[in-house]
Amino acid sequence: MNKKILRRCRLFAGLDDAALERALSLLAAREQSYVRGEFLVPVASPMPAFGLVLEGQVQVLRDDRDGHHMIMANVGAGDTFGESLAYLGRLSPVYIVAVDACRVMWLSPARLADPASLADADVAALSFRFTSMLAARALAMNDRIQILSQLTIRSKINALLSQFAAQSGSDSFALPFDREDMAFYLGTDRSALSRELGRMRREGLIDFKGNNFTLLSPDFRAASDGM
Amino acid sequence: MNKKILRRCRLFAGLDDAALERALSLLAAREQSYVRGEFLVPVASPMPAFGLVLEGQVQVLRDDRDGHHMIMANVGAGDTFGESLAYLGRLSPVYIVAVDACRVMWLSPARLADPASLADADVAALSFRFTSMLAARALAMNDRIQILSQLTIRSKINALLSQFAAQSGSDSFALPFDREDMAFYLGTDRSALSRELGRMRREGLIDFKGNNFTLLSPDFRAASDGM
DNA sequence: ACATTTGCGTTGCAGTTGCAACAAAAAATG
DNA sequence: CATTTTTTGTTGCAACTGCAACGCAAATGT
Repeated sequence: MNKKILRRCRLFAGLDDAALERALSLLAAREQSYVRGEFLVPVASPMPAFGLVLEGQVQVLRDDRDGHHMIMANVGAGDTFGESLAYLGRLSPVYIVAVDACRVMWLSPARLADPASLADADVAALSFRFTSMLAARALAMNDRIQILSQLTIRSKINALLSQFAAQSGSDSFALPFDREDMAFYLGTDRSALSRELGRMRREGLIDFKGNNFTLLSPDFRAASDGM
Repeated sequence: MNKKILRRCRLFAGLDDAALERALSLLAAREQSYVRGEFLVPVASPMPAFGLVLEGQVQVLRDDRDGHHMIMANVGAGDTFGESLAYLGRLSPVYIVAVDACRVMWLSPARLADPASLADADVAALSFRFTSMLAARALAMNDRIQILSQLTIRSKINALLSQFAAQSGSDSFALPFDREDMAFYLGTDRSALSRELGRMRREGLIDFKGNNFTLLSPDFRAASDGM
């Protein structure tokens, strides 16, 4: 049952059981459980390993100079955190907290970050997967930056929906967010988001029910044809 | 003179001349010049190589469904673009334009993305550098996301200045932006930024002249001590 | 079936901010 | 040094949006 979740992660996707075992051993995998509210990683601590959430959810948080703490990311089952820090051996500028009771697998990139050990074919294959994971994450962060850079809520919504439409190849699709997560992802207020979504629906630009969205506007189509 | 610029990039930093030559050959380096306004990469095209700007500046742009194009990034000398796309072999969702006349070195990650060739020690060493570059970029993007996620301009300014203060180890430092770039980086309007900077100066929170900023507030210190 | 929790939409309000247009200052050019 | 160009600050205005509070409906638990 663990394996199923592990394979949802790009790092392990498509590996057969034997290869998965080898990969886990190369990464010195070990599991650990946490109770709700527990700190997985305190701020300014070394990160010898990165985490893969097997169950539950963790939050990556960061504090400002003025004491406010802000959510950097929500990490759910099958998702990872801290790969870059662990790979570079940096101290963590963030701290990590269990939202629910959760189970995390810790994976050490030490072998991957040692050029000498890449001579081993297994390590090389895993390194390729790891780098691909980083690259994919960079692209995902790029998408998020594009959205967050928009100046108005409406533009943010448009940017988000455009991305999902492009990605799903259809003008109807489901978002993997509830409204609160969606507002957080857009960097805005939940109620303001609801208000703007309602406005856009009244204007006939979009339709939605729960997390199922449909792009309606003929403007949308015209503009994308033009490209 | 090229070498000096190349070594400003994490991928090549600290290499001696011989190693640099080997690295360039492994990456099938080739140079190309562009005139102002020229397209380096059109949208939806394959990216067999990523770019390292040797001279001038390029912009990474992206179009929304509604036809607005937005600046994703400004890339200056010594900086790279498209590594993730090239590594993953994805089609480019963005297009790239020369802001000035510029010279770009194209580098192909094909050897790095092939696990079999990692058996070669030179390739392995370069692969390590490449992955480190990706990881460092991910951290930088994280910083930017933290800033863009702030809900008010003042919080964005605080977040940005805090990061630079922490990074420079001092409360006085120079930003590498002019006001327009700074506003873009913060995802806000230039005039609104000027207004808020002025307000913060009047309140005695910060001081600045040009791009030289100083954090003044005793609040700042008190809050950071608290951590 | 009832009580409780959770998620989502609505609204009043005040402060913020995008926007456009202009003024002032600084830098570049000749 | 004078002139042009670029950068930065200022301001009025309208619209946006964060915020808090509330209502409603669906889901959950007992």
